[in-house]
Amino acid sequence: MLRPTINDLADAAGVSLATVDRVLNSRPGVRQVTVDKVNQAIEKIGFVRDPFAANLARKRDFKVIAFVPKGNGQFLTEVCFAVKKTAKAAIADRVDLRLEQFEGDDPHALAGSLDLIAPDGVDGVVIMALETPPLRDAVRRLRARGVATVAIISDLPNSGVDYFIGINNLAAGRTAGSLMGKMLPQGKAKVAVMTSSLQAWDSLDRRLGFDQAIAQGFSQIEVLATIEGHDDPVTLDTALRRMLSTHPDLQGIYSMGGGNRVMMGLLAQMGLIGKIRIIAHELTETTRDGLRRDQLDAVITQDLGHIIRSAIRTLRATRDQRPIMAEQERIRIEILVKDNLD
Amino acid sequence: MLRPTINDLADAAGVSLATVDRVLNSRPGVRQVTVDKVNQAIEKIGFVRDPFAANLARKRDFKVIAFVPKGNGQFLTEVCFAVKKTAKAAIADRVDLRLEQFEGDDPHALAGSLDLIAPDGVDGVVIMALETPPLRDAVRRLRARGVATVAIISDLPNSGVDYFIGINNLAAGRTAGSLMGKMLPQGKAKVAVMTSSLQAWDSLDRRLGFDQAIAQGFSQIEVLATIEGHDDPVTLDTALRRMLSTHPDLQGIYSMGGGNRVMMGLLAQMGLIGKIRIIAHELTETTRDGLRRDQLDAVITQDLGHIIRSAIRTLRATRDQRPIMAEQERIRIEILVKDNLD
DNA sequence: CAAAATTTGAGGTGCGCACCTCAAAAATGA
DNA sequence: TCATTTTTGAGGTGCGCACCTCAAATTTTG
Repeated sequence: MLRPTINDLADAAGVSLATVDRVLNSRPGVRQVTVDKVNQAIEKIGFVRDPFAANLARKRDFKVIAFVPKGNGQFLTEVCFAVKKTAKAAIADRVDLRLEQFEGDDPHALAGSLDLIAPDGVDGVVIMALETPPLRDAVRRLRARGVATVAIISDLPNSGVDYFIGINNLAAGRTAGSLMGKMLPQGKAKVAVMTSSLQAWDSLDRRLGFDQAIAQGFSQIEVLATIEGHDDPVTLDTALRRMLSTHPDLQGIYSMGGGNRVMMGLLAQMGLIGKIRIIAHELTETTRDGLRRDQLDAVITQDLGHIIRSAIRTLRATRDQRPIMAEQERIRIEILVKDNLD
Repeated sequence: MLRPTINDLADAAGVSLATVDRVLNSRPGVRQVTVDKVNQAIEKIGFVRDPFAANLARKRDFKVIAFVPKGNGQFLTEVCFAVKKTAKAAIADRVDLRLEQFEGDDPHALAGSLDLIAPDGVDGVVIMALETPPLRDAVRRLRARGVATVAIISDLPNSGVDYFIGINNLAAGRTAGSLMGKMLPQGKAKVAVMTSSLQAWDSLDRRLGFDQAIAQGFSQIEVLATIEGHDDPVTLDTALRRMLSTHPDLQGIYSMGGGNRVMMGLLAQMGLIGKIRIIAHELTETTRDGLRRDQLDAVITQDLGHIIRSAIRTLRATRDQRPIMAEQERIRIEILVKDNLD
């Protein structure tokens, strides 16, 4: 008996097949004593339910909705692309993955959509969003209805999601920090930090981590105040120009969010490429080009395809009450240079 | 009809279920005309066989043997560990993964084992080995017998394996090279390169890539001849000492293979830690510690767990004649520093 | 043209599980 | 204690597919 089946389990537990089924699928009408008996038998004979057969019998596809904010940033575009691409491949695995975009500015938009989800139509949801009170409550209601939830990219720590799939942004900032430190010459140096907005995603964590790493290992480096571009090219351009004229001896830039195109354009125009070390975040068309053309020294990124696939596996495991393979689901903080791009 | 079944396929092709089955499982006794009819119908209705159901019905687990050379190097230990760990988790997916170690020095040992594999007992094999003529021929015979094969870590380009799962070592060397270049001060500098043996795995490619990157972007840096330790602590220690006394102005070391423990010990003893930039390969206990203690600046590595899982998925897809998800199976050249270790 | 060989069809079984129904048994309450 | 409720068992069906048997239809051969 290499792989015990539910029949073996029924025998071992001394109950009928129907009861085993009731316990395994947490159907009502079983005494606690009996539940325990079955669970003990599960341990004893090492029963693991066959997810293939279960899925086949369930005959319904595993349905997942991925919520991603609307927006025209390159990063969001990449996320949507990854979802769509994964969705296609997932069909073969009996997973029905749908992308749904919401108004990112309106804290109630996503919450409203979540409230509309019926537990008998959807098995799990993937959420990429910043935490707000309405969202937090909506997620809680959703989970109470028995829908599995995972947060991606940015955690929703107080919402009680089942899992968070993404990188630790404090560590990402530290990674950028020590990389920058190692790349700058030993003596005194100034480094600028920029992002679209400190509120955006986890810029705050990244900045914190960056400062930590610099302070711990490279205290001779001075890190300037964060420049916020607020997704407006003109604002960013102006701020960068002012910073560059105030600090003509700038040696490094850490770009935590968007605005890389504008920044790289400006530096190229001022003939500063190659003179300033630049570390950016997220692999997009712009940053990929930047690396290829030696305009960027390194890019810190996370594999979006991996994140989406991992989210789906995690939701499935949650619903099937199976253990998570932590190793496989860990999202790495990737360091990309020109040569390990693809 | 969201997902056509073999019944739908039979209807669409105008043949019986039995014939569809004969074609799908390439059983004999079907005229070419009929085979074509079925294949056309497959295209037409977009039939994809459900691998879950197929596996269930086949009732046999997917059996894979992973061949890894014997040896007491840390890297090999890590590979074996990854195989064993994956094997455990794979049981739930109806995969029976077994590790088999062979005498790495004897070119006929592995070939002999491969020749013993019967196609009706084993579905696929994973091979980590250096290519030799006897091995090449054995792999060809194996494939001719209908067993799917993938090479991992190091390619077997002339053996006709179905796939290679691993990193491009030329690119890995280049990655190390440009990283080293960026970390060294602008002026002239000397860098040493060490490995256990240039024959070993792909040290040659790595060295080539390293030189390429240095020549292209950092021509002021002088790369010294490769030091070979031949897996002997004393040999390595002696060679390193000689090199350090000949080049007291050494600024960097690129360690392509083993011997990191010896090297780091020596540098610590000579008080050179922090004065020489060191880039090593493969995440092991030693290199992990090295990063943590700031004795190593960066480690270039590949995710062994990912490689094994990927190899299995690829073998499965090959046997089931399904497409490979290139994105998911791509093995990244990872750059690890202290802060993105875990 | 008949006999032999080949190709096709019809139908069944079971993989491990989910889900359903109905009756029997056990526990609970009055 | 008997009536009521709760818990359990027995048995069946089907998911999509692999694999098997036997007979019928078709093609090939002499």
